Amino acid sequence: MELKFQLIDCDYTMVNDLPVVRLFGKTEDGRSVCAFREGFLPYFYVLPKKRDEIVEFLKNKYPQLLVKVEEVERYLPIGFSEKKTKVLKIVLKSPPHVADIREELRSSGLIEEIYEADILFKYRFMVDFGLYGMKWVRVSGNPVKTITVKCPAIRCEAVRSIDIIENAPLKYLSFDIECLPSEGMPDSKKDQIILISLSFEPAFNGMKDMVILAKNVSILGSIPCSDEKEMLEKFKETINKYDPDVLTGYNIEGFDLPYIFDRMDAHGIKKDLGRADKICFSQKFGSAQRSAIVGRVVIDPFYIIKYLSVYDQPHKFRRYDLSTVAEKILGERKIEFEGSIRTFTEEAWNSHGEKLKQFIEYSRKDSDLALKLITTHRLVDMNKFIEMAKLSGLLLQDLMAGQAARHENALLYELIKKDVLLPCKPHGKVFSGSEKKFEGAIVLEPAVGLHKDGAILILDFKSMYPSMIMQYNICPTVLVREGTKIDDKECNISPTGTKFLKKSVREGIFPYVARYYFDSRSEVRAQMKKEQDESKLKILDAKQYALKGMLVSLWGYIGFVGARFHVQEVAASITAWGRENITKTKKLIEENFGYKVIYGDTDSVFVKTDINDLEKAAEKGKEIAKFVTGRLDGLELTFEKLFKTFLILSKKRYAGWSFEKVNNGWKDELSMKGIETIRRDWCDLTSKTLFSVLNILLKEQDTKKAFNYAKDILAKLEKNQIPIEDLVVTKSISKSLKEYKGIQPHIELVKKMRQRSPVGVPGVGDRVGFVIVRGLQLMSDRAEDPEYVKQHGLKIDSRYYIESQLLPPLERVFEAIGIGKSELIGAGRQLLLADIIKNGLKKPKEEALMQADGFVCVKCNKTYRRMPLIGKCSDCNGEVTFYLGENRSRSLNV
DNA sequence: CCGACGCGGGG
DNA sequence: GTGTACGCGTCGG
Repeated sequence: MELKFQLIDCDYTMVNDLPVVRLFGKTEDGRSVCAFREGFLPYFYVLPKKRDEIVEFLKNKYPQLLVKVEEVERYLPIGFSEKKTKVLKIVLKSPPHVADIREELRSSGLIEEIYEADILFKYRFMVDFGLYGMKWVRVSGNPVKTITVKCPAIRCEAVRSIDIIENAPLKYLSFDIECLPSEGMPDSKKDQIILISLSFEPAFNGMKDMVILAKNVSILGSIPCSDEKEMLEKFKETINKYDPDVLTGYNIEGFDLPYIFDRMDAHGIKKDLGRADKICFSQKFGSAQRSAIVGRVVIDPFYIIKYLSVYDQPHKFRRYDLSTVAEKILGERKIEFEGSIRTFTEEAWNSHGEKLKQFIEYSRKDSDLALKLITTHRLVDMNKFIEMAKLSGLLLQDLMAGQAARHENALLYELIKKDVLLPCKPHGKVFSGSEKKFEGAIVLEPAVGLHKDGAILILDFKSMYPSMIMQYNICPTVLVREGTKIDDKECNISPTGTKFLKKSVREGIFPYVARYYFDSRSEVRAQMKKEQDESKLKILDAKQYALKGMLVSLWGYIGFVGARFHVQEVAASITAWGRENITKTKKLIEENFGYKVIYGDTDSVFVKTDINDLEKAAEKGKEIAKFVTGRLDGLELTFEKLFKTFLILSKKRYAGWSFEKVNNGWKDELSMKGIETIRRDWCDLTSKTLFSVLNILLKEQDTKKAFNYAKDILAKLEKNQIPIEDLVVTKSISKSLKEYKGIQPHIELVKKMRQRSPVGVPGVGDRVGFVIVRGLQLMSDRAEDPEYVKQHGLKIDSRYYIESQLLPPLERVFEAIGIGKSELIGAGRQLLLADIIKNGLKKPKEEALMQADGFVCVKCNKTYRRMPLIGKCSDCNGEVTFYLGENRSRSLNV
C-alpha cells in the first residue's frame, strides 16, 4: 500500500540492536500515520593519519558495533583542492555510540580530521533520503500491527519526497496549568497542580475548551476529579484521544510541561503523551528548557515571539508576558483580578462558588489566548515556520535551535550531491571565545544634529552580503590557500588579501545556495502575482519570507564562531568587501552629484540634498541609485525612501520623518533606530515625553517648541500634575528577599508592605510597581506602592524623576541639536537643561546637586556618575558626596 | 570602556 | 540523544 503524508516528526528506536527509523505524519484528510524504515545505519568519515591502524583499532575495540570501513573519495570542505581526497567511511550499528567513537578517534592520534560525526541520526536519515521537515512524503510498504505507536503504521521500502504547496489539516491543543504554591513560585517537588485548562483547534467533539479540576466539586463548565492524580490521568487521556499535532501554551516549555512531567512522576503515571510508547521528558540546558513529545510538535508562542523580536521590529515589546503579547497581537488581554496571584489562587481553591468560577475562567482565557497566538496568523504565522522547516529540512520543533542548524542541514543536502564533506562542529578551545575578533561592517561618521532643509535620501544595497557572496564566489570550499598552485588570475582577491577561486572555475557551495535562494524567491514572488487563492497566497508569502531569511543570514552564519563552516578569513573578507563598497559609493555620490553623504551603516548611505519637493527628491534618489549600480559589479543600490527631517545623535542612534511612495501617494511615519522610546526601566512618562519631543522636532521642526514641551513636563512634575500611573517603574522579584545582597527600591518596598499587612504582598516572581516619594531617607526607602501614595496623599520625588528618568534620554536628544546654537532660543543665550531645573528647584543644596558632575565616596574615594540609589557607597557603605567639574576637591557635603 | 553575570516567561 | 539559546542590561573592575 501507499501513504502520502506531511512529515511532522522523525525518530528511531532500537530493535534487535539495530535502528528503526519512524516517520510520523499527517495525511491530506487529517489522519495520523507512521512509517517504519529498517536497514539504515549511522556512519561518518575520517581523514586518516594511520589508515590501517584505524581499522585495527575499531575492529578490536568495537567488534559488536563496527559494520564496515570503506575507502571513498570526497572533496574536503575547507580550502580548495582540484581533486577529491581518499577518506574512510565508517559504518556502525548504533547511533548512540557514534559520539563515543568520535571522541575516542579524536584523542587516538590516528586521524587527521573527522567529518559528519555529529549529525543527529534522524537528520542523517532524512537528508540521505531527501526528506525535509514538514514536506510531503510518499512511502510504500505493508501495514504492521504494533503497539509501539498509537497510530496506523506501515513498514516501508520506498520513501520519497514530493512537492505539494498546501499543508495537511493540523490539530492544535493549547493548555495552561494552575498550581497552589506554598511560597514564591510553585515548586513541582511539593506544590500540586490544581487545575488544567485546554483549548482545541479544531473543536474536540464540539468542545472548544475544557477545564479539569483536581477537586471534586461541580462547577458549570469544568470537569471535577477526585484529586491531582485523577486530573493528570484525565489530561493524558484527553491528549491521546484528541491526538493533536501541535501542543501549545504560553511558556509551556519553561514551566507547564516540565511541571506536569514532574507531577506525573510523583504519582507514578506513565508519561506517554506522544504518538509512540515513549516517555516524554524535559531537558534543561543553561537557563532554557526543551520538551520532547514524540510524534507531536511543541510550539511555545513565548519562544516564538522572543525569537521574532530579535529580527522584526513589530515584535519588539516592552515585556513578553502573555497579557502584553496578547494585547499587541490579538488586541485581547488576560482576565484581570484583584490583589496578588497567590491570594487569588488560594481564595479560589478554598471556595466552591464565585471565586473558583472566576479562577476557572481566568485559566481558560490563558490557554485560549496562547492558542489564538498560534492559529490566527496575525503576526505569529505558523506558515512561516512551516516554510522554514521545508527549506532547511529541520523538523518544526527543532527550528528554534538556531540559524546555524538551519543552514547546516540545508547545506548538507547540497554537499552530498557534490561529494563534499560536512565539517564537524568546532569543539574544545576553538569555541571558548579566545579567538580574536575580525573587523566588522562600516558605519560612516554621522553629521550629528537635526537636518531639515532638503530631503535626505536613504539608499541601500539589495542584500549586499549575499550579492557579494555570489559575485566574488565567497566560500570556504573555494578558499585558495597559500602554497596552492592556482594563478591569481583565476581568483577574486578580497581587500584583506584572501583569495577565492572564480565562479567560472568552480562555484562554491555558499554562492550556489545563495543563488538558489535568490532565484527561488524571485520565482515565488512571480507566482504570487498570479495566485488568486487566499490561503495559497499566504503560504507563498511565507515561503518568500523564509527564503529571504535564509539568504540574509548566510553571511552571519559564516561569521558565527560555532558554525561548522566558520572560517575567519572568509567572514572578514565579506565585511572588508562591504566596507570597500560603501566607501566607493560615498565617493561616487559626493563627486558626481555634489551632495554630502551624512551617514551610512553597513549597506546603506544617507544623502543630504537641497531638494524639498518629495517627488523631485525621489527622482534624484532613483537617479543616484541607477548611477551607482552601473558602476559596481553585481551589486544593486536601490532608492528606499526619504526623510523630510532627520535627527542623528550618534552612530546607530537616529530618528527620521520618513516618506515612502505607495500605490497612489506617500506614506509617512516616524522611524527610529537606537533611540528607544520603550525600555523596561523607564516609566511611561519618560517614553511618552521622549516620543513627543521627537515628534515635534521632526514633524514640526520646531526646536523651541520641543524644548518648551520638555520644560513644561518638568514643571508639571514639580507641581505634582503628572498622573501617578505615568510614574510607575516596574521591577520583578526574582529570588527570595533574603537572597538580595544590595539594596533595591522594589525589594525594600515589599519588605515595608509586609510589615503593614501580610496579605496581598507580592512574592517571588511577582512584578512590583513603585514610585519614588519625597522624603529624607535613602532613595530605596522612598519606593512606595502607588495605591498607598494615592490613599495617603504622599508627594512624589520630582527630583528623582527628573534626574534619573527624564533627563538622561532627553539630554542626549537636545545635546545633538546643539543647545548653544542661536536659532534655538530667540535671545541667543545658551540655555542648558540644568537651567530649567534650577528654575524649578529653589533650595540651593538641591540646585548644587543637580549641577554635580559626579559623586564620590568620602571613605574610599570611589566615584559614581550618578548618586547611588541607596545613597551610600556600594563598596564600603561610606557617605557619598558630589563634586563639580573635574576637580573633586571642590566637593560639598550633601 | 570592558568583560562577567544574570535575567527573561511561568504560579 | 551523532545536538544544547540569546540578546540585553547591570555591575564590578
